[in-house]
Amino acid sequence: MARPQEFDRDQVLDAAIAVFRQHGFEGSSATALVTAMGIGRQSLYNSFGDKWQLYRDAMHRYATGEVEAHLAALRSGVRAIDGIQRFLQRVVETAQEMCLGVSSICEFGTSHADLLDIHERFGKVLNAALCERIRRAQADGDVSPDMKPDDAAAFLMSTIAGIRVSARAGTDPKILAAVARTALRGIR
Amino acid sequence: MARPQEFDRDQVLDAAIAVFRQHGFEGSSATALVTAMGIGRQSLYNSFGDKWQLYRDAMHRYATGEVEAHLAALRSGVRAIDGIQRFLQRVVETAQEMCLGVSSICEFGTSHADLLDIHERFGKVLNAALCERIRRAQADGDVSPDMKPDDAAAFLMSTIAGIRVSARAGTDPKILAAVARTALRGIR
DNA sequence: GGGGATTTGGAATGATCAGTCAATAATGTG
DNA sequence: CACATTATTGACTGATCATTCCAAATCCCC
Repeated sequence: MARPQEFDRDQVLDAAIAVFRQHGFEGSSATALVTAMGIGRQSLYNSFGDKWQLYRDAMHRYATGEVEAHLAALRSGVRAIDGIQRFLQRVVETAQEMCLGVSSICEFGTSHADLLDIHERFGKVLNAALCERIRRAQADGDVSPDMKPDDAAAFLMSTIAGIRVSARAGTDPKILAAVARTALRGIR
Repeated sequence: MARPQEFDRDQVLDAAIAVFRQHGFEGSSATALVTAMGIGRQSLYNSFGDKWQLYRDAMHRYATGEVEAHLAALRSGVRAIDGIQRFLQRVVETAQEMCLGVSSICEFGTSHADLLDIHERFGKVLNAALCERIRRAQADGDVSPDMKPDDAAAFLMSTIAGIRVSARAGTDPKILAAVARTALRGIR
């Protein structure tokens, strides 16, 4: 039949993700992307369409992995509140590299339907998991019963965005850990 | 002597700020800027040097006004905790437009010394004011005494960044208000 | 009111941008 | 082994980028 692709799609996508995380969409040139990805220019366009579609694909892959890691952290620990604490802790630990989701939202807001769709789809999954954990923690007596799960979930989402922006601004990880602890107090 | 400048520097700078807030540095073309600013192309380069210096100047002006507004909110109200609450409330109310500081940090992190300098200078002022208010609120019995003022200040800074990113992501202002309330609980 | 200084707008400039083309290389099947 | 099919490579394209040049317009001071 035909010549097979020499590179692993997910692998080069990870390289693209790394570039986009650091420089954003506008700040990442096609040349910088192909260099980091280790493929030819044409291979990029053959395999991904154009720069925007590559960005969408990168975002989708990133979101998949990120949400999965969030969920794993949330489900760890014996009590629901432990999972929530580990969820925040993991964000602190990984905050040195910029989050592609936060970067994308800051760069484009809600102005691109296809991007918005990805954010909303994954956001809903994470939000649902957070609500479930919060209700469970309330049942355990670890989260204040007069806290609305949706509000608490929104607060936690906002908190992780805040931690990531703070990290990007150069805030000491020890301070970030304190921020996470303080946030947890807010829902207790 | 010479022909006077036909435009008000601060006024065109405000127009530039509006463009940068919405599209970031890379996303704002010189053409888009001069159009929004209502001046000629050459006038931009005469008055501001180049696009990057314009960005720096815009950031500086924005930070000046923003910090001033933060401080005014913090100092309002009879009790210190009221000022902190109004500070958060103001952020919620103004979060529909993207914050230039958050945008800049997400786009460039700490990679540009001149930008970092602006962020740090204004950040220190705001941080100092927050610490002072927190100590005052602790003296009033409105903030937990076992809360370290520096940690609480970092938490509040992180919180406003989170609220702004959430707003940019399309979160309902009512939810943002709930986020602010929950955050306040974290330091009580 | 004239002259030196400076702003201004429009037309260039070179660089870089995203994206394409055409030729070459590599594969599986007949 | 040859053909059909696809991947790869590097040169190429038109558009847009930030920035500059230049000539005209405008003003203040003498």
